[in-house]
Amino acid sequence: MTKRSIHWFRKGLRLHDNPALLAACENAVDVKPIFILDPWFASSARVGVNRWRFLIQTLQNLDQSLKNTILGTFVTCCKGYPRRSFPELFKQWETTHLTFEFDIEPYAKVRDAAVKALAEKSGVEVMTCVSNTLYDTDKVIKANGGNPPLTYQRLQTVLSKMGAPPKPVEGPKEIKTKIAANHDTEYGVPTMADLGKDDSECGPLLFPGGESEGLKRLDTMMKKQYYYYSLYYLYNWVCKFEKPKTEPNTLSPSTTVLSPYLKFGCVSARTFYHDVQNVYRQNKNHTQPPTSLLGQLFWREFYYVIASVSPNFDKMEGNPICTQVDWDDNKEYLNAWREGKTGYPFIDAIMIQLKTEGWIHHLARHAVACFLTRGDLWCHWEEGMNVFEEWLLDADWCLNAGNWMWLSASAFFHQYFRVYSPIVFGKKTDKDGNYIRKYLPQLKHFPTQYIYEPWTAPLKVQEKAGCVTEKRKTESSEDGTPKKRRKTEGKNSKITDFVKKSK
DNA sequence: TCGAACGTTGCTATA
DNA sequence: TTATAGCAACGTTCG
Repeated sequence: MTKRSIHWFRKGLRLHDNPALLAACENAVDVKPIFILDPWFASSARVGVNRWRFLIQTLQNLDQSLKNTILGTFVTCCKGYPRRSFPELFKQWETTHLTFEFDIEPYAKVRDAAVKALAEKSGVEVMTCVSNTLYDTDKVIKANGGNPPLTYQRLQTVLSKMGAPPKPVEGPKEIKTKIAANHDTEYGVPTMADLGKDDSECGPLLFPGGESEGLKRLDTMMKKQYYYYSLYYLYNWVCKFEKPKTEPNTLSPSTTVLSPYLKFGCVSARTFYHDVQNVYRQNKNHTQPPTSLLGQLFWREFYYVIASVSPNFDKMEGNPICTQVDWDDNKEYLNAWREGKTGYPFIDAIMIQLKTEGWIHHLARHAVACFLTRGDLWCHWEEGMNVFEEWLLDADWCLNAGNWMWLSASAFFHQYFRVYSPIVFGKKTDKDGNYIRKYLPQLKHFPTQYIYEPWTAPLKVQEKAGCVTEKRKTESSEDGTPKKRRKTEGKNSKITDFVKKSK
């Protein structure tokens, strides 16, 4: 039998560690690597211009890697709903095999099941591989007795029983394909303009998309060294990494910024994992999960495993792991937060960085998420999640929802009285407010003494600094105590109520 | 079955 | 300077 394959790229936009792509290539006379611009994503307002740019660059890079280096083929980009596109493609290309990476997202599950059924109807053999996560999430759940581990420690226990995640596989050596004459015009990688997006709305290009950029960044981070306490001892930065000790408000990132590359699968989590292990082997002493760099990959795994089986994971209602809270519906507060106009310079600077650059430090995410929800504004975490989904380069469905539940103390984290102060928290790592001065240039000349609380400066000082503050858009408790108390009952009492009623 | 322990990264007051 | 209690809308795990 003559094997003619389609490898369907969705996430996993890479050649390295892509087992489904390898499977497509094996003994095939023709392989079509395709990416489908799904209108479900394209029509969604929740992809900001910066992430569109990242995706386009990633596709261009993939196209180039396939075209110019070893493989002599193209990424074919199609527009349309996958379930409508595939039957025609199967016929046109006389396809016998379809391969793609396994995905746990609800939309993907439905989409993939539909495509699988279509393929089988057309006599096309389907093969999927797990390569987005370190482990097969179903196997993790099985190893935990059929339920997802709801605490990090529990996950660690389960993973330690499972051993190391699989080693990454090599990229394909050769892809055979026949290129259609109309390839570039009909099936080439689209530009921003093709998608109706305005390049000029993008922020500065700090993190270009693509596998090449991702692997380069990974390599740089793995080799990063620094002098620790002394000019004589060089340490591997990776071995000393402790997340809580990295700073949210430095002028250049204090962490790896590999997250956008993991989100799109430009860099394989398994490649990342085994690279870190290689660095660890060179140094006896290194930090440990959950705060270590490897620990961060386990956090990703944590949310993927739980999200893979939790109903309504990205919503409060109908979500059995989420505490039901009577959040306010305050559009004014939400808008002020979104647009960086709360009146708290630390909060506003973070939101401006997010909007313009598409990446903010993990602890900066904590500060603004806590502020929007349980800390101060009492807005719904889903609203914050939606804003992050639009603006973050690394917006990853389950990580985003999971972290918003965490920060709003709706799931996983419950010590509601641990509230980040919009004034004090930033001061600890940026006493002079240089981060604020960068993202809020209107405060550039404000005296350091008042920069975290400009409304406390005497009017004369404000005038001299060239910025007179308005009344704050939002009010805050400011002292690290939650502003409000929950009106509704916790998850368990809710369930008890339900049981009582049904009896 | 139930209670104790404790949970990736808060803040303030007090000793 | 550093350690600790207290906050008092908590929930999961484990013995």
